[in-house]
Amino acid sequence: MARWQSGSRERLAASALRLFASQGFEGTTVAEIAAEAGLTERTFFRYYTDKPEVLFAGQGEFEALFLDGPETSTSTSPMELVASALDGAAAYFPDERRSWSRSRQVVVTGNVALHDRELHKMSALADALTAALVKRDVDPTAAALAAEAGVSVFRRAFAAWIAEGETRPFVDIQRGVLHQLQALLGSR
Amino acid sequence: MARWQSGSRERLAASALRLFASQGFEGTTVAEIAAEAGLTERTFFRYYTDKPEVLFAGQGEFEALFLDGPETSTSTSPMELVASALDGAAAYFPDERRSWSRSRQVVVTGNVALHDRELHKMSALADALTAALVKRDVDPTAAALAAEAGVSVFRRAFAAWIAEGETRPFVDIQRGVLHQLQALLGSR
DNA sequence: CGTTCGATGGCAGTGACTGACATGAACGAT
DNA sequence: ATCGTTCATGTCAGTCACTGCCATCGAACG
Repeated sequence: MARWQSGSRERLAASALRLFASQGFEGTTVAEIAAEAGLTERTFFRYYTDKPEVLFAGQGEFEALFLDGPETSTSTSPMELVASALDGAAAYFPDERRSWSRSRQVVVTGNVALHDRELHKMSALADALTAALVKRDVDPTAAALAAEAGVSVFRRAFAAWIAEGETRPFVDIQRGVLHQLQALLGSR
Repeated sequence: MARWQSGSRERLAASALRLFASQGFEGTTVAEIAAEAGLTERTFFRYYTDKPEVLFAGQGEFEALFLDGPETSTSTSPMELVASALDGAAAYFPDERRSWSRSRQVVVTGNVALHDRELHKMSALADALTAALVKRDVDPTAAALAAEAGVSVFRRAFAAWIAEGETRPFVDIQRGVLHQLQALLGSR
């Protein structure tokens, strides 16, 4: 019964995901999560700003991968910069993570508050990518359009990647979706 | 002191916008809004599902305009269907509405919860547009990409439309942004 | 005039989140 | 070894969004 078991943050996240999966997001109380982790409600809020946030840790690492491409790429074409961001992001989704991503996504899409938080994160990602493109001298409006299209491609690719029966690696799927986008607009 | 003043819903919305503008969203209590409208907190929640929602009435009308185009258009090209949706939506933003839109947007962008609700609405709009495209026999992935790109164009156009000093009508701005998107991908 | 209906009020309760303060394990300094 | 500081955590009281339940009362209708 050590008072200071280490890894409180991780234990909270694990307990939360398990409880959300078994009794739903709304059916789970923050006090319950904390109790499962051997902690207090008050302590939960010291690690996570709010209840949804507990499922969105590790987002920072992903965002870093996403933004690394455009900053190091030598290209100046907006869509090529976006493509480099997408390739970088794909590194965050090796095949070993596919199964875990599937279960997590079930929980997230099963609740409005969590879905909204996801939208928020994707929007922030698009904003960051937009800023990265602007820093590379892309016109602001073009940067925003390209960045949001890029995030759309990522989201579609992710959805396909975790679809039942899908076995192709993330990069391949995502490149296919990107080509579909280019065909959509390049065809005229 | 008639117990049943009519237009309770509208009075609540008006009081809310005014209070949010003057004391901020978080600095305003639902009880306050209700009191300003001569009603009770309990009654507020009979008209609006939650506090943010009070700023998003009339969204249904806009969505209808947005979805009308793709359903009546004779084209089969995804981007042409999207273009018809955008033209339809523009009808919701006559010049008389510009000033009101400006003040409302200040409030919305000034608060995370409201911004998130906006993202939610835009996401729902994209989903509805995607469904409309699919119903017109567009491939699901292409439909999603085109719909989200279309919503991006709308959002950028809206931002430009309410920018300080801007006087061009909504349709014109939006068509310009759409062309920018096409140039972005069509150029290769 | 009485009955019914629908909009509203009153009220108690839950749960997310916050601020203020107390506590006690860990750890270094003496 | 003891003292003192630090810091993760506990405790507690409070605010506010939101809900369920039931009472109320004006209005419409027969």
